[in-house]
Amino acid sequence: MESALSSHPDSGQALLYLTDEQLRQGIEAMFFAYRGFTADPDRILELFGYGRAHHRALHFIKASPGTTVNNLLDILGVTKQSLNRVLRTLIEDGLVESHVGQKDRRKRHLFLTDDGKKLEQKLSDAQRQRMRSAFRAAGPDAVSGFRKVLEAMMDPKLRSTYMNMRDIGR
Amino acid sequence: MESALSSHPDSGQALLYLTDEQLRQGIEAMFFAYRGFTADPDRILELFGYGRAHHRALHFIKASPGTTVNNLLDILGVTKQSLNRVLRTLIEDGLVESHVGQKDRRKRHLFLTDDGKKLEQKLSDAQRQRMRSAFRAAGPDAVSGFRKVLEAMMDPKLRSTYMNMRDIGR
DNA sequence: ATTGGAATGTCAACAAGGCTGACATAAACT
DNA sequence: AGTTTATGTCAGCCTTGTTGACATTCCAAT
Repeated sequence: MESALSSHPDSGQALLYLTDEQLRQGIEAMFFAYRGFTADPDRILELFGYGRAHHRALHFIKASPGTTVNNLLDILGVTKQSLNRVLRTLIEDGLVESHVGQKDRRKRHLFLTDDGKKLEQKLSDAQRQRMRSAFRAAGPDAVSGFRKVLEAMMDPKLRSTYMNMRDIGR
Repeated sequence: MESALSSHPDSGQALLYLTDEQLRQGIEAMFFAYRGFTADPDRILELFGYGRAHHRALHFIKASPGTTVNNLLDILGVTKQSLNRVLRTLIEDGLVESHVGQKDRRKRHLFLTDDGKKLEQKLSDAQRQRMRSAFRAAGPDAVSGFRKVLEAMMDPKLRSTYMNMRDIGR
């Protein structure tokens, strides 16, 4: 499988053969990096008795204020029961508000309250700080490569969701 | 927060300011990409009644045959009880073998059986294929940037673990 | 030789956060 | 009027994480 032709230990960056070994490194890099990626918010969430699921909800409600439950379901890729459990606690705790739609009154539009914004800010500050120092350490070219690879790794449907969010975000 | 000076939609790649908006995109890219990253193995694991925890164990036993339980605990960052539950089922199912150490007979050295290798192969084939096509689509420079950023995002301790695995891997 | 501590395994109990299935309600659409 | 859509909710299950307690084995140092 991953044998033969391993003549020289790849010098520089020009020769990036996609050997199984290269790919394995990429896989492990994703694994370890994701741990770092979630570590800081996780610590904060624990203080509030929340988990990652709450963080994700807060994040995407912040990113798209007024988003509907169904919309969030698509983005998060969980069942409505699972999301509902999380949303219920966030609403009970006064971090999220749910407003009946004006045009379509079946829909609930979700917003962060001031408290919700505060927590979301705390979480994303921590996460952004890690991202920022990683970006700084790696340099601008690396950042664009990072994004390119990640985008290529997404499922097509999520990629277009991501692209849309990315585009309206400016 | 993320306001003002959004004059032009960043042209090219030279101007990579680390605005909150840029960082938010990086965060979401990680989130969506990780979903893609795990999607293929998850589907296979389901067929066998296993979960991601089993995959991780198989992966790192394959990467370091003969590794000890404590070693694995460090890498995976879970409790021994949690890991033990997973290892037990893998051993019972004949995918992993546990051998008492010769020098230090307290330690258990873990190995994949032929069946274990088969499943691990199946899982990593799927995951590598996604990684490969992402790398191909993004190009060699992007790949090196990808790795740089991910490495910078890891916790220092895990980074050195990663670096060691990376170095002995060739 | 005994003792202390390290490495490992195991039991019990619990929690978060996934899942499915079933059912309810309200509103919109046809 | 009947169907579909959007949402909420109840019940129950699974995986995978956690803590705490305890047993065993065995190296290493006194």
